[in-house]
Amino acid sequence: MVTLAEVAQHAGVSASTVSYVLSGKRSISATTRQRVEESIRKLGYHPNAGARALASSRSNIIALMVPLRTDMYVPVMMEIAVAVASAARAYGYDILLLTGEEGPDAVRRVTGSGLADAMILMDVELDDERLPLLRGTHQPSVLIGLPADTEGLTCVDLDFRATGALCVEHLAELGHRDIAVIGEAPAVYERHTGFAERTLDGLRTRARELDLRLLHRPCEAGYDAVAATLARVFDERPDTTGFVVQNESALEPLLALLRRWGRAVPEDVSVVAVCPEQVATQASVRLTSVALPAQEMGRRAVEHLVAKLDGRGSDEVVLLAPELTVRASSGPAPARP
Amino acid sequence: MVTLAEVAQHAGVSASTVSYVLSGKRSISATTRQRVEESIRKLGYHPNAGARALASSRSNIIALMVPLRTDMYVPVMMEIAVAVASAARAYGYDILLLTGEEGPDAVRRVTGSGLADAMILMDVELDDERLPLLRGTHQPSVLIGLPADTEGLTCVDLDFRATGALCVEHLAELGHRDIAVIGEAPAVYERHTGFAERTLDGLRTRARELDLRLLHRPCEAGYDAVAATLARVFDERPDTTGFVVQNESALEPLLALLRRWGRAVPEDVSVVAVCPEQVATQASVRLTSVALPAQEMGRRAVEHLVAKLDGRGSDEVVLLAPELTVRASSGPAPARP
DNA sequence: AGCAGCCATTGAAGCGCTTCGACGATTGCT
DNA sequence: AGCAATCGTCGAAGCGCTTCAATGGCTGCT
Repeated sequence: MVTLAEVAQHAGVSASTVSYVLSGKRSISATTRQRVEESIRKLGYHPNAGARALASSRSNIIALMVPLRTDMYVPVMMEIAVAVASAARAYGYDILLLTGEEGPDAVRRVTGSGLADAMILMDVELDDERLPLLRGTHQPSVLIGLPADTEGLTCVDLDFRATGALCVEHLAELGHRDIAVIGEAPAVYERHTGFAERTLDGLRTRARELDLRLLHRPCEAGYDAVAATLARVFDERPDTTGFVVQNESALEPLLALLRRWGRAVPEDVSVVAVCPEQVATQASVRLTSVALPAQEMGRRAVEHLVAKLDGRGSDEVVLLAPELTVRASSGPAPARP
Repeated sequence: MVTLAEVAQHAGVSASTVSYVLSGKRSISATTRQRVEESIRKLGYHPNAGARALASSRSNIIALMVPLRTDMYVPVMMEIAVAVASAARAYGYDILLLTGEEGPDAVRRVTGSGLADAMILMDVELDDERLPLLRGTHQPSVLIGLPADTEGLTCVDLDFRATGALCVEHLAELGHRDIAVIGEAPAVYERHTGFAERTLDGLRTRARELDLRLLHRPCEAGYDAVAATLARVFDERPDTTGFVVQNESALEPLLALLRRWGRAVPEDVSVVAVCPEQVATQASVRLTSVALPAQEMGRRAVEHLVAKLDGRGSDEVVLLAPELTVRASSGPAPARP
């Protein structure tokens, strides 16, 4: 294993000079720099991460806590995680992957041990038990998601309240009066996940303002669960003509079931989805949807974190404005009988 | 920040004693141990990861290289990643998340810097460019996937060749003579991904042995792509009654399209999928399938890696035996006209 | 010519931990 | 009772790096 000292010797300079060449924290003459860089290349030198972390108390690692749950739509999480990893690398950081399993202990462990310089938390609940810990430490962190109290926190998230409102407005403009919301699995609401509750709030508020009737039904994944939910919806509100779906795994079953019920999309019923663009465009009907900007959220989270680590940036709540794209799954409400 | 020395002082012992209490590498009297543990708890001490890594040249981190690609079915990857993370934690290791982006450089960087003690590589190609590097280093590694040449490597994977054979056998037993394979996206084959090619090989070999006609069509994700593929299949081989699908995102569209073509499942055509159990049971038809044991693969990979890190274990290729579960999507071939 | 100021470079201290050899105190043996 | 082996604890060295104060050689000014 090649060390700094060996590089220094090979280049005929002192160890500190090599260090300064590497970090650029002091000016180095062009000739020396070149000689050092040459030696580094020749010897195949890589700075030792542990030693560097010890001496500088900087690990250049960002911890990312992803949920372990199986009741969430995983691809979105994965997409965010990958975006975070890519963005972090661009700033010279690596990603430490923590699963939700350990819960708050993971936060303690990571901040306590200096394993990571900062944290990104996903799958935030409204009253998340990890938040007090984050507030109590000086380690920078960013949440992807929005808890109830954002005091002293930096959050990045899609504006799900506005998303809900936007979906309702779209359907209202098309003349729909009875709207059903096919939501995430019940467990997601039971643990008060921020995004789910906020969307619901946006939906309900706007529906009330526009004097629409709104039915919300959580829905497990799987064809049968969707079938049961849909049957219940048409049973309780036969006049339902508008659907808002915030549950990617329910989308394709729903479209299939609507066909089976003899309801044409978009002539008889309209469907608006909250899902990644890819899902919306690859479904059996090209879906009118509000995009879930996974990449952007991941990127923004990293940018804010890096800003904090560099002493720039402050606590801030970044809500990305939702954008609704009209595709083939929504149209004017059918004339009332 | 609390240090070892402070704990030692608080407990009235030397620093090395505290270290030995933590590592258990020397015997410590019960009373001393208790006193030290008490101090650790009281002061909220967490060992500094960097210092530990420097002194012991062990980071207790395993690097996991996941593909960045979008043409693969992500949930499986995610499931493996999460299983790896959980299993690793159980052995006291954390996971460093590397995206495929950096390619071989990431391997160099991680092994060179001592950032991680070992690596797990996913999405292995038959002739992967990262392999020479792994063979050239003394750092333990495990592949999830199977390259062409496994000399000097440890691999964990589902036996995809046997998987292919199993699917063909099942359909053959039911009397199907014309079988179509709906495969992964063309790009997956173009870069010679191990699992895709091996499955195909298993399918073809067994089909030849059993004297069946086999048609293989790669297929992009998305309803339209599946529609085009299916149309082509029925055009080229109108007598096709058996489908093997190794492309999770094509499953639901395929089932919907078969209905549209007026082919009942399983009365007119049988479908065998290679996919996670969850997908098979939640589809609109409960699918006969060979399970993709993501959890088990992740777990096994970690176990082998830990064994290597402990000086136990050796290079080995672990091929998990495929298991075919018969569900509602396969049945006897219809009588020939 | 003489001095201030700057630039490039260095030596040394120290980051917090592990680990090795050493040492006194027990213990078990003859 | 006397000696060897064992046990529990300690001090010190050192892991590979960063960083600070210090140094010497310049340049440019008066």
